[in-house]
Amino acid sequence: MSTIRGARERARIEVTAAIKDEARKQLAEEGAAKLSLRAVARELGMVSSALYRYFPSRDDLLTALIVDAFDAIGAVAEQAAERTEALPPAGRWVAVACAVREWALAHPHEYALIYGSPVPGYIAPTDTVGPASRVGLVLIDIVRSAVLADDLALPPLADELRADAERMAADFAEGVPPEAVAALVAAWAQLFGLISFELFGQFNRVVEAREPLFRQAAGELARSVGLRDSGTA
Amino acid sequence: MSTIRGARERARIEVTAAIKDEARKQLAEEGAAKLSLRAVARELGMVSSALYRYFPSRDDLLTALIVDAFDAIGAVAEQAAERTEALPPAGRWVAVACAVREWALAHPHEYALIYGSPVPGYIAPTDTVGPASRVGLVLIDIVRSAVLADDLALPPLADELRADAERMAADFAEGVPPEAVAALVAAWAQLFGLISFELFGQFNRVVEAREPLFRQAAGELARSVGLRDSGTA
DNA sequence: GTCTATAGGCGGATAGAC
DNA sequence: GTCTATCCGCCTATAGAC
Repeated sequence: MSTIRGARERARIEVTAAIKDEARKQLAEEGAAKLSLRAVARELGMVSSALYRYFPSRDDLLTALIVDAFDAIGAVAEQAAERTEALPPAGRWVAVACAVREWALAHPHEYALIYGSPVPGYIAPTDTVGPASRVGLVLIDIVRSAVLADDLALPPLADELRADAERMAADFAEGVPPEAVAALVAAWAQLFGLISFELFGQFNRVVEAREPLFRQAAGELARSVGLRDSGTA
Repeated sequence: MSTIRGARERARIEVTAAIKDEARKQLAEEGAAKLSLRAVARELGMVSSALYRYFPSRDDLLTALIVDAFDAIGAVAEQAAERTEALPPAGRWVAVACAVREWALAHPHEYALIYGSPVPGYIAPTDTVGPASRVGLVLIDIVRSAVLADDLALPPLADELRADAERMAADFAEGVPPEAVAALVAAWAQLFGLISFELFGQFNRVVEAREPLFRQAAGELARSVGLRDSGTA
């Protein structure tokens, strides 16, 4: 009996995965706004109503895709940080940034789903906030390691920002000085700005050497949060 | 006869504007991917086929909205640059950045249309590239003014980037040294990264003091392209 | 869990009369 | 330029049989 339940569960997991895979394909062709349960079902040789046993609504499927994408890019960032544990923090920062960019280039539509324009009418449930923070936490960890090694040059901090920076430090970056936290969230946004511009076509007919440009900018961002000696590996 | 033609032309211009206004409203509610000629017509009390006299297809309407948005944000940037002509270049840079951000906050859906994820299936015609470059040209102009005043500190330039930077300088930034051009395109992307993160919800539950954060980052970006003494006005 | 059938919508685009 | 009518497609979601 437990094997039967096991088999059922396995089947359920496989079908769920197949639905998400097909949905990801359609994301690429039609975009998140037009993601359609019916089309997914059609392509899978199922009938649309059958999908409702797996995802109670279109938005639930979308949420699953969003969580998967945040988890995937978060895992890539974490792996890059682990792989480079021996390097100085600035080098690790650049390595993480490059890993994130490469994931984005390889999965442009999933990237757009999580870092592009919000899907109209879709409201993200709180399930997404944990996965969404993984990349940020990796960057915070790198900066924290520089703090622990007593090798962080504090960037300047505008007075108007201090209170908010102290709150952020307390909320999710304990052990990192507020000067660095403020610089870090700005650098975080700027990193993704570079990726989005490349991916969303703003660099078309303008910038050709995108990888070097990104690498140089990522290195400068590392310095802007206080990390010294930005290695390029 | 010329008055009749004048009246007709005026009517045509007014209807065209009404269509675009209604389309912009719908952009806010449904997003660009679902922009629908039928819904626009319905709301305007017209019949869908009538719209085809003004815009031969859905994509042409979309193009018009995109061009308008690029022109609007470009005009805002140009005005900010003009208003601050007396200031040192770093202060003008920050002023332009803030003006662009404020336009974006006031017109989030039009911003998403031009700087968010690409609309699936839509291919931008070449009409959009002129308007799309206006903000960038304003920034280039500011840097050029620093060159002319002999007050630009050249940022470092990675070897791999030099050839591309020289091409860019020749293509659209004559008189600006390649070091500054490379830094400038990176800064341009990073500026919009800050705006997009704020607008697309990545700062939710994270950053509260967004204007000061943006202002500080914009000032640092000005320095990163070589502009000195970043005033905050 | 999957099926059929159904309700109650939506869309782009065109032809041809006025 | 605007209308009606039309073609042909699409969608979410549910009910109820098997």
